[in-house]
Amino acid sequence: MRQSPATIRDVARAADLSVASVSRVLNGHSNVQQDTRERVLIAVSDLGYVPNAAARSLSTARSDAIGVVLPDLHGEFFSELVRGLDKAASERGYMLLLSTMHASSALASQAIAAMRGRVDGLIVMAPQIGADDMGYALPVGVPTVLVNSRGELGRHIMRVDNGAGVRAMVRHLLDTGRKAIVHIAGMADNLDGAERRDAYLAAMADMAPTLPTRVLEGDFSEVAGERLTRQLLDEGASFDAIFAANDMMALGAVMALRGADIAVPGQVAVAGFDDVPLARYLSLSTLRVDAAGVGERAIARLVDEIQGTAGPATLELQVPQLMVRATTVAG
Amino acid sequence: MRQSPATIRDVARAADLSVASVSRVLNGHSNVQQDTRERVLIAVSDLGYVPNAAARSLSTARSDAIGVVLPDLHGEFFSELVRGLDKAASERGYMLLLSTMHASSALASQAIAAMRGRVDGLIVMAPQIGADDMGYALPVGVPTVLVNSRGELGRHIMRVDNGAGVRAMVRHLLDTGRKAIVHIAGMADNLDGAERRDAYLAAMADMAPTLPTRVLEGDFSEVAGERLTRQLLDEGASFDAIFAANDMMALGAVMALRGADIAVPGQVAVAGFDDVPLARYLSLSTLRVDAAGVGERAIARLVDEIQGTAGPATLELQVPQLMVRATTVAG
DNA sequence: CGCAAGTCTGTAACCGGTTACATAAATGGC
DNA sequence: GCCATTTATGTAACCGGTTACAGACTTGCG
Repeated sequence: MRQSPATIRDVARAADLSVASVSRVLNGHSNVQQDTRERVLIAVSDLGYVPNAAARSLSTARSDAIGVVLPDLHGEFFSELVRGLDKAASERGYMLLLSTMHASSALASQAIAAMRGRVDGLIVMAPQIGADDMGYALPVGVPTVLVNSRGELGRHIMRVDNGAGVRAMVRHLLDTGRKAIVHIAGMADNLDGAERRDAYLAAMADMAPTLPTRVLEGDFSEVAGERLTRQLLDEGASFDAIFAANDMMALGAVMALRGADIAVPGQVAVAGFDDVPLARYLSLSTLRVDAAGVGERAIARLVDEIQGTAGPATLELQVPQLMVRATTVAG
Repeated sequence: MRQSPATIRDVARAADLSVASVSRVLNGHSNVQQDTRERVLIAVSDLGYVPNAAARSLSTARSDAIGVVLPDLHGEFFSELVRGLDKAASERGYMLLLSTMHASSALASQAIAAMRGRVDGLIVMAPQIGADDMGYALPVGVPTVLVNSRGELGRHIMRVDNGAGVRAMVRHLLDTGRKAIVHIAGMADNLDGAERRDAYLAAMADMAPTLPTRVLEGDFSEVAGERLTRQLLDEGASFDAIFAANDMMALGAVMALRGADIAVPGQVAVAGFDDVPLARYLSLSTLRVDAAGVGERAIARLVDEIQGTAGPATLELQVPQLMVRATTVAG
């Protein structure tokens, strides 16, 4: 019973015209007579005809779709990013083809290969992949914008300016009198995790060379923040500030401190990174990264590349904004 | 310089074989000799060949992609849903083609039409569209699962059991001694908004026919919750509980009450709906809707339909779970 | 050894669009 | 009224895969 849908030839037959005329009408070409146009439109609506996108993109070598490769959809950062991508893409008439890439670079190139012929360009966010593997995974000749990723020359890269963000927060903590700042880092092989950790060490060496530093390796999860903080307390470490590499770990730290009846920010200040929506509700001091804005700008740049109107590829840094809230300074 | 990528014919030429053999090797058919297989694989890797998905789906009439039409990506409910969809889809070898549909049903059918030929099936979530418009917008012969939407016979529908959820919360509020429960509703034309409002009125009439009822129309946004609550306070209304149609409005209500120095839950209890991650952190009593789980189940059902192994279409209700937290009962 | 069955490979049609080119008709300038 | 130009339409090739069918070559069995 499931009859196959009408094709352009069915429409041509119904309108007693050639497929070329039908195609011209449907694509809004000017060289068609009014009468022809009407007959086509009537036939289209009678048959409920909808052009087949696969056939169209095969012959035009365009798909009006943009591939998005993300490490995982977990967390608010990603959903904000996708929201920005979607907004900018639909404004420009593109759809989004989503693919999550679980960890390994082999799976990454597989995910990217599966998009060949389906998309006009790629947005790739893969902070855990090294520059070499990335170069290997990315297809040649397909416009690509990398987000928060390591990458090779010749591809546009958009990144959060982790160094600037970390420096701003370290300065803020020092300015408010903190003397022993502990950093809870993300995974070491994650680009943002590594950059934030290195920036913390560099900022401390630069601004307060006499103060102690300490880095604990977490994994960006709330439970890691909580566990590592409890570990610090258990070993009786002396510290008056925790600067976590993202908000979720910072929230975990807050929970652990509250559980141990340690005043925040009275005894220990806590800061995060990202400014996820939760951070505002829980008054967490952090660095605001406009994920939706990054997504929108990534699409804008990618569409420019697809249309060949883009300038030279660059490394585009977005400086996060320091958000001082109640976990670092008393209200 | 951007040379066009290799085609199957290039591979055939390089391996000195026919395109049919190359295709057979690539699709893992058994009737190919070992030697042939190796020559193909060598040529593929030499040329960096990747099959063109558009061509493949044109000739096979399959795309291995699932279209997802959502009203908007705002809010945690959607990001959770998309996460569930993505997980289940990638487990089954499908990609997700995302499209947001801003409000009108005309745009909805446009978004759906744009997917014709690109996807093997559709997940449509459009709580603001009436059953008639929905029937008109959906393509015939394309497997479809509707999520939280009005819909016609013959299509599988997955919905949150708003009635059960609302009844559970109303009972909880009454059990804890509340006598004047105000409902802040969502948009009236939104399916969930309407169902929750009606269920509130029905539950009150049923369980506490002598108590007063009141409905204020909001729009699911935090600011609406805040504004309407302030309005209640300004007019000196007497109430001891606010039951909002979603968590964000409930949070807005909490903010407004705090701002007016009214104790929660001491003087006024507040409850939401959805159990977004924020709700847990802010100890909001609410009804848990497992959005990721809904997404996963929707994909599972859709893939069954695509493969023709699905049972008859039904209306599948998911009963939300009552989460009692600190905004309705004192700790 | 001859024939049937089975295995492997190649040719070419097909999926459903777009579009270069050819053709036919209409228009305009002289 | 004739030829050049413009405009509208049709024919058929093409995009890059898959696959039905045919043909060539083995293999097995009587």
